[in-house]
Order: sequence, then C-alpha cells, then structure tokens
Amino acid sequence: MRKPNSTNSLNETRLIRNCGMDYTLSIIGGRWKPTILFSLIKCKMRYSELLKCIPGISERMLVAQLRELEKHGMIRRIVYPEVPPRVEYELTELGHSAEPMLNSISDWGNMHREQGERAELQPESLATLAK
Amino acid sequence: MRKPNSTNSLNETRLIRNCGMDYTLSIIGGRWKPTILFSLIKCKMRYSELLKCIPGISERMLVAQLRELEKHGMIRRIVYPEVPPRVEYELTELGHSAEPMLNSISDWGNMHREQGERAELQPESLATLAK
DNA sequence: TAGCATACTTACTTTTTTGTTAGTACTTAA
DNA sequence: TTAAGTACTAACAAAAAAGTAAGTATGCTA
Repeated sequence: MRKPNSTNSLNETRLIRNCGMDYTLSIIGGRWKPTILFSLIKCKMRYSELLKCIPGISERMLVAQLRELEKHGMIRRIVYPEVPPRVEYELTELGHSAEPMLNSISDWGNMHREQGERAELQPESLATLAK
Repeated sequence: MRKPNSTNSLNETRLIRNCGMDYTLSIIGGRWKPTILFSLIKCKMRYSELLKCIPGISERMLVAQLRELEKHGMIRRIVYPEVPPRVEYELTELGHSAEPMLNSISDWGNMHREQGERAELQPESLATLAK
C-alpha cells in the first residue's frame, strides 16, 4: 500500500531522517497511538481490554497500530498459549523512556485547549463564561 | 474537503476533545509543520526564505501549513505594504510556549533514531559498525 | 509594452490513512 | 453439532492528506 518512490514517500523519508521531531511523530503519531500508549502507561492490557476501553476504535485499527508500535519497539506482545487465547500488551523500556515526552505533549495540549476554545468564542459567550 | 459527519472526522473530533496529546498533535503534526516551527524558532522568516530553506516543500503545502499554524495561534503573519510584497512569519507567545515540548520531542527522536536504525541491521553490519 | 519579483490561488490528481464487513482458527461447553 | 469466546486477517470502500501544474495581482524596470 506504500509506493516507495512517490514524492510523498520520499519527502516523508527525508524528513524522518533529518528531523528528530518528524522521526518521533512517525512512531507515536497517528489516529489511535496516543490513546493506546496512555492506556498502556497505566498498566499492561489484553487486546480485548484495549478494544473496550478505547471508544470508537475498530479491530483493524487497533491491530494495525499495535503492530506498528511493536515494530518500533515501543510495546511488547505477550502470547499465553491458552484456549481461548490470551494476548497482553505492555510498554517496553523504550516505551517507558517516552513517558516524560508524552506527558509534556499531553500537558501542553490540556493547558492550551481551553484558551484555544475560548478564543474562538464570541464576546457574548465570553461574558457568559466570565460570570 | 472535510466531511463533518464521517466516522473518521467524528473520531478525530472526539479524540481531540478527550486526549491532550491528540489535541497537541492536531496543531503541531502534519508533514511540514515540525520543520516550519523549528525554522521559526531560530528567527522570523519571509515566505520565500521558508520556501528556500525547506527542501522539497511545494508552495501550496507551505501556504497551507502556515495558514493552519496561524489559525491555531502558533505563528503570526506580518504583511509589509510594499512592492514587491513582503510577508514575514514569526512565532507568537503561544508558539514560543511550545518550544520546550518541541525540543523534548526532537531530542527523544534524535536520541533513539540511531538505536532504532542499528536494531534493524543484520549482525554482520553490526560487527562492522562495532569496529 | 513586455518581463520580473513576491506571495500567493485554484483546480485537479495521486497517495496514504482510516473505516466497514465478513471471515478464520482453536478448543471447550451446552 | 452447534454455539461461544478470543485474537485476529483479508478484501474492499471512503475519506483525508499531499503533490502538480498553471494562473493571479501589483507595480517597478528595461
């Protein structure tokens, strides 16, 4: 599904090589990865638990993002040879090393979201808020 | 170009509302925004200077990402009423407030990229490296 | 009067990401 | 023998992001 010689792909590759931030975002970015990572920071979880605790994610998306996180060494997949099957996911050392960074990204967002939302309101609504 | 009631869009909206990290990434993520932000951290720049110093970016992409950064209050657009026109872009207060976070993202990437690349090498290449 | 410089737009195409639906494999329990 | 539980896969469709190519406006300068 990736065309290795498209401009798009070549640009991405070059940015990932030259820009630390692009490299990081290629690992922790994407629709569901932040939520998955924050879930696994708290504790390891089974596939079905992740599915339940992340509203809106589909099985395909969950598997895809887990596989990518695993490929980049952020999480570990532990299979228990039982029936019915049991598979647990947990952060690796590398995953844990990202915690401070993940928190700083999250904190910045939580701190500035309200201001951003308020700035988009009309003066009238602002007055209402101020009461 | 956005379908406001697609599952995709609804999922994104919900994540941005509930997850600080997704909110942040919706502002600083995307193909060229990291590079633009790091360029402007150093000093303010003209449109044409950004175009020159960011290899591979097209005019359409540069404008699009500048507009989004401006919309979210990260940068300021300063127009000088001259001919030929002159337009400068600089970080706002909000933009500067993100610097520590941007640096932590960049640093984590630069620190782990080598290890990640090395881990993907064959043992033979590793031995070569180790010499 | 044609060309130049700057900072863009617009219309369109390609590529990538995300979502939908319907399976699969295995074993146990009813 | 049929259903149930778990952790997936595969084929396909929709949506979004990124890229391409050509054009716009302005006033100066040759």
